[in-house]
Amino acid sequence: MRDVAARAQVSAMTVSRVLKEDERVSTATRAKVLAAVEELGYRRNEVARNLRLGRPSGMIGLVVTNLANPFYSRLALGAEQVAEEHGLRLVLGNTAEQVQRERELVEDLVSRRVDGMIVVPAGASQRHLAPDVLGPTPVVLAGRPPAGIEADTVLVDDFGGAHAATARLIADGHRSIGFVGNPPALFTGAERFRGYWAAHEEAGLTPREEWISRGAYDIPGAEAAAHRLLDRTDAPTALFCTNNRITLGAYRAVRGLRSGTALAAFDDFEMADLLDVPVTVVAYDADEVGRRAARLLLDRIDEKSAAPRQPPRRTVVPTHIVHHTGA
Amino acid sequence: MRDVAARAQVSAMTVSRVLKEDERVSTATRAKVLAAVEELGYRRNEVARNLRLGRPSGMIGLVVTNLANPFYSRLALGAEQVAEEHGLRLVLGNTAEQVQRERELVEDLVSRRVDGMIVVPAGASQRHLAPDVLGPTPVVLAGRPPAGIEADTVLVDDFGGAHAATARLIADGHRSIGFVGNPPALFTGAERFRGYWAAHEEAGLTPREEWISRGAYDIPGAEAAAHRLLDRTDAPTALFCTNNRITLGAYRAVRGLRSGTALAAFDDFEMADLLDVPVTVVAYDADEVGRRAARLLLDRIDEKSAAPRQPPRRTVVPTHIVHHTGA
DNA sequence: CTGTTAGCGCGTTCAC
DNA sequence: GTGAACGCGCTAACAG
Repeated sequence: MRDVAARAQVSAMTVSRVLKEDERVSTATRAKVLAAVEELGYRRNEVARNLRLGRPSGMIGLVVTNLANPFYSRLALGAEQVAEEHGLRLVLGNTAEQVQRERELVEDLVSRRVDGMIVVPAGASQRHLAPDVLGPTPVVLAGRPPAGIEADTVLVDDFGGAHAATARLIADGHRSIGFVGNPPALFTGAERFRGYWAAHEEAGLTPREEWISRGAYDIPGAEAAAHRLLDRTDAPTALFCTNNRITLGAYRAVRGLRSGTALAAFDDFEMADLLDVPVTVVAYDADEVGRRAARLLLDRIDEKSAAPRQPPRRTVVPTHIVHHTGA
Repeated sequence: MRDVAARAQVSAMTVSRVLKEDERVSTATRAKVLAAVEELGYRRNEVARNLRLGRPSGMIGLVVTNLANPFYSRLALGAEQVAEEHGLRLVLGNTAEQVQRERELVEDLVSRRVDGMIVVPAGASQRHLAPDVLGPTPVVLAGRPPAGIEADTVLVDDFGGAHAATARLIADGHRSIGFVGNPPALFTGAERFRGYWAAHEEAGLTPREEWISRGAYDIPGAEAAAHRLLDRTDAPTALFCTNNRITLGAYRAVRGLRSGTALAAFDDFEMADLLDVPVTVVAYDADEVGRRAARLLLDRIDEKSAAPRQPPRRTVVPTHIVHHTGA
């Protein structure tokens, strides 16, 4: 900036004014300054600017558990979109489901003075995200609810979606519906199990324990789990799968049998309509999760300092059922 | 920091030293300072720190065209991984293939003093990324080669992959192989077409113009394009598809016909082995593209100022063929 | 071992 | 309209 000032034969202050589009600069001076800026390829240092203005960095942090999962990359896309509209940049961190990584990332983001952050929490507790330990940086949780703290949250309607999909299977005449899910420790898994169960109860049914498998966390695991359910003499006639990975595994098992076992599945996927068994998927807008999280965060950022801290807000992104009859 | 200093009854400098883990501080003072830090929940401001140290922000920019595409989210994941290992954070921007957005993002990232950036270029020229306009911020291109500038680049072996997949079809006895691709303006599309063509030439074949479609850019478009090829009386017995979206569309067309038309396709996808036609996919490690890009960038960052600017480097991520016989 | 001075790049405040 | 002084939060260089 000094160089520009020297070249334009003005003070640094005048350069600052021109770049800030301050009116009180003569047209002639402005032209001189802009010429110098051009010639030197000068760019104002936004970091120093924010420091001087006492502002945070103009960035929002996004901490996800697994960017390779389309759900989270869509979430990131949605958040980026809203952030962009407000002139904010997104700083990305991937925790690989490790709480320790999450802790470090969050610390680092605060030290970098992000305006706020969106976190998909990896662990059982989010105490380290509490205002009294984190300071004034606003936090919004996405995908999983807060535990041990209060915080704005965006969730997917896990219960409702699982309920509707299961109900659909029941309506289609299925009376023995297996459950292939990830470990119940995961919130989404637990909620989706609740939905599966509730749909049964409402129909006066009780799922048999032998039809329930809750240990799989990848495709081969899910395939094996589905096989164990389907190999029984009283095998279920349909399977409810709690996420896209589980579904792919279960489909492999179902397909091998050619038994026509129906599937219901959380998470839509592109080839769902091309499978050779009936598939009912629970679809939802993952981008919207990111957009809503970003909006909640922006609200908090604007609200800052004002008012006696609003109570935490929670929003649930709806799901809808898509039914494919199977080819 | 002043508050901490006051509370610990030392100077700010001492606090700075303790936090920097400078040895020359008495154990007693250190303890006092750390206690004060703890009590106040103080966190050093990394932004001010970097400013004072004359360093960039400790972040690297990543500008992609479409984060919803798994290729780019995997790329981001790979880059994040390497950045993380070096204590750098990733700042993300999505251009939605708009050059204007890319320009703005790049400008902004430079103003934020990123250490460097990885860009998946959206437009036909990357003049705006040239060192003389961007300044000293290092740039690495990913997925598409530089045009109008010199720059380090990471590419996928588009030509080789397309060549190998097509050759495989030919080896399997196919003599009429259709081409369903995106517009040739895209580098990847052009390269993959070259591979398709070269494999034919080497086998003494020449693809018929009527078997070549190069306009599709989404799934329905690809399905329609494939239908047009397959509805001919001299329909090809196999189709080469230039990317995952195209493949999904083409499969829909192929499947409807039950003609047993074989597919070869760039980009692997999870259900490739479950389709009811033979599918040959060109698979590659998208994470690796991001990792290599990050490494190239880190090299440039380290090299900075030293030496008389090394020549641009280029690396090509290999592909491999996976063949599925069709169920 | 610890404190003081000075300044990273910028903008507010108050002069001229 | 324009400039000088001062400070955002931090630390290198030099004192002591």
